Amino acid sequence: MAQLTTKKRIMDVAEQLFATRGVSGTSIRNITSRAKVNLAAVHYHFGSKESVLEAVVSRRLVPLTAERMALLDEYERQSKGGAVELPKIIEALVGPALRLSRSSEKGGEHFMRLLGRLVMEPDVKIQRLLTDHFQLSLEKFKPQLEKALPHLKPVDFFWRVHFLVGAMVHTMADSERIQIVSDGVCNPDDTEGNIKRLVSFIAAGMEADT
Amino acid sequence: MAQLTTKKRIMDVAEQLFATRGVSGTSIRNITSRAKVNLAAVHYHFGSKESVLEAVVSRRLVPLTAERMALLDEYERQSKGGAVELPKIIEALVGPALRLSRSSEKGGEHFMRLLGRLVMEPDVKIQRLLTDHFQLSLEKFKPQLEKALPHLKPVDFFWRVHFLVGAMVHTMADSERIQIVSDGVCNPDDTEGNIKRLVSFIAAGMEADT
DNA sequence: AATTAATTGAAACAAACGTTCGATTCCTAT
DNA sequence: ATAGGAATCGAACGTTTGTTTCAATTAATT
Repeated sequence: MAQLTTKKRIMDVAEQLFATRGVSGTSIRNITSRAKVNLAAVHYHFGSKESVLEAVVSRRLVPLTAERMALLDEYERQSKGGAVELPKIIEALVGPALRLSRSSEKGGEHFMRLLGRLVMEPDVKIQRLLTDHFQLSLEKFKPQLEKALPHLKPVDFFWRVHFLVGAMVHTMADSERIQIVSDGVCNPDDTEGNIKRLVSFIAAGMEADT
Repeated sequence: MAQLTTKKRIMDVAEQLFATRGVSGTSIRNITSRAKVNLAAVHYHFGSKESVLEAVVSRRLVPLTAERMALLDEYERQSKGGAVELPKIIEALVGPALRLSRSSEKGGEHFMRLLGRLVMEPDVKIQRLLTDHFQLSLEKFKPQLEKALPHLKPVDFFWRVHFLVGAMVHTMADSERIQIVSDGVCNPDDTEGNIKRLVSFIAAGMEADT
């Protein structure tokens, strides 16, 4: 049973340090010393630094993807075969992620900042890692989005999905900053309110005239 | 005169490597070997690795900020004292950046990816570096945005600026990826077309009902 | 209780890190 | 032509890096 706590402690600390200092800015010794774990424990449990990153990413991304798809499933059921409303689709995409990013007990705050970093990473290994997870969501969400936006040409459709991802990722990864920038006017902890704000922004952008 | 080429070579290579591998993922030896420059040249011309980053950032951000403000100035003149139309304001903010990100002769392609990374960096030194530059743009653009969006409550205003930044940064930093994701349907080189797309997305999002 | 497997511990490895140094070369101004 | 400052060079400094090894310890199985 000791292995579970050690493994989890490594992943928790790695998640936090990867998020705040970056992956290459974090040494294995940084992780093990803060986790109060022996240096060799990382290679025993994971094999390499890179595998720690994979484990950290998958641990959160698998349930997140599942939650998104379950939510879209539910909205599909509610619409009884008809097209799901655009804000609902976006909410299914954005809601679970933003909720995770504000749940510190699940460690999501750090994870989402890490994810924001990884999205910017051109390294093929890391890109593959993310793509493998997002491919699943994309296959389910794309047809629904297309159905909700039938007037959009493919070029515009893809670009707007790109913009959507940008607004979403930036909000998840960096919701602390807005508190400073806005002089305390904005509250990152008002999760449901902020989801509504993000959804209405994105939905309007997606539906804009071309 | 040799100093100029050495200094520039270091900055050019550093910009590219910082962008693709990250700052802490890039060693001074990586830079000097690729720039075909002696290892000690970095410390002779810049003093430290961190100062190289500062120089790289300022070199592009100073003219970019100037261009944005000049463009908004022009639009203000065109509107003859009245409020500048929202899409115009956003175009002044987004246009120069997106044009730079697609001008490889100016090295902007790499710089914008670097900027995308730096935005995600919680390190106070780096945040200060960016804030010092963006503060100038913000002071000029905020009043104009508020004038164009008088119906927005401060909370919603700040959040939407946050979303705006997200969509913008992600598009600048990662315009390569969309070509792959869209299977060649989207062309990152259609700069003016893509500016229009981004502006109309953001403008619609900013004007959405609350 | 004895034996095996799983986990942790401390120490070492070569390689790479940012930085510094003093000597050498290059350019320019007298 | 030559002195003097600017620029480049090769080499080295002490740390830190990811990884490996093997003995010691703990947990599980018989």
